[in-house]
Amino acid sequence: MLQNRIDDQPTLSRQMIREAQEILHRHLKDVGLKQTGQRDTILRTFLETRDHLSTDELHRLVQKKDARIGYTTVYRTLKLLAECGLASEVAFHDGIARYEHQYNRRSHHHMVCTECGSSVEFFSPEVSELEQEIGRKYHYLTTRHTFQIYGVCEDCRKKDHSSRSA
Amino acid sequence: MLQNRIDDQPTLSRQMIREAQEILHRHLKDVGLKQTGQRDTILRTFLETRDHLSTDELHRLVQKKDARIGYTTVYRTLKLLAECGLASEVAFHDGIARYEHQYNRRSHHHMVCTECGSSVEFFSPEVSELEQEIGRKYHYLTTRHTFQIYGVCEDCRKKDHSSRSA
DNA sequence: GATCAAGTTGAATTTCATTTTCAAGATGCC
DNA sequence: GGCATCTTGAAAATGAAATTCAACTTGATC
Repeated sequence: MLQNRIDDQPTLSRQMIREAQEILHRHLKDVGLKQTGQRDTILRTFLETRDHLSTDELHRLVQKKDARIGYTTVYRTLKLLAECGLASEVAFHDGIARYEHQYNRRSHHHMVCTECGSSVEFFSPEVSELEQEIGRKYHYLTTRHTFQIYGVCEDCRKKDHSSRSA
Repeated sequence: MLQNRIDDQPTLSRQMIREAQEILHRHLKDVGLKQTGQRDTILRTFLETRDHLSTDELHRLVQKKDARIGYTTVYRTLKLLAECGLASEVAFHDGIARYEHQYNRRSHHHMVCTECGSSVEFFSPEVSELEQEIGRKYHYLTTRHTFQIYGVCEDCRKKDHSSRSA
């Protein structure tokens, strides 16, 4: 299940990883929590991947680095990362919560293939303008929006045709 | 939890209810299922409300008309209504699936208050155009999209201020 | 660098909406 | 009316998310 990401940076530099870690450590201090090796490992693993990860998928990746880190810790750390703005939840309407990097990324949206689950990201500043406009009109103080497009990707359409003729 | 709907029709006429019922009956016949009193009662109850209903909420309303109709039947009938285009699922990302009328309604979107859960509908044809445009660009055959705005409504902002000063 | 209150961890459990099961009861084609 | 097929709804199963709790770290303080 490919989930293409359009990156501003092709790879995350050491510098960015260090900065992200500092953001997490600062957040932990601010809310009176403690730094731990597990949390750092989970953050680093999260930053190293380019996909939209479910808790389960990230847990599997984390286990390759340290098999003693449990699902629960990954689950809780993802919540922490979302709290301090390093990650954000994306819902692709398949009943599974996914997270993606948020640090230093441009605002973007997703188009998801309903056959294979792959997704592409796209940029569309008009949508943020709409958020502002609609919020003003109905006197809402808007905080965020979701915009997702669903359809069938080129690959799946080709597959469908060939299986239909078989 | 108010969920305002912007209607093309202020109330659903008898005529519309009959038409909706015919659509359901036709669909049942098409897929080899049977007409039942329960299904008709559930459809009518659904059409009579103007909100975005969860299965549980609709079940409660249905029970007022016929206490013997169970949750499972409401659940299954909502799926049927969605199948034949009379209802569609809307996800407000609070973990509960909701349904709204689809028959004879203009395409619209929702803005949801994250404090009280109320919602307003708005129209924004630009969004459908974006769906087409992005689909072309990345070679997806698009089928649908979701667009939701989250924020805090005027009422809740007032409440927050007054409770803060208390 | 020892102490210890406070936070962390992860296996197991709980929760909760959703979905499925199954036996008893309708439905509708003949 | 007969009978295969579908429907019904209580109960059970499912599965992702959230919580519990006892053993284990962490880090502020001395």
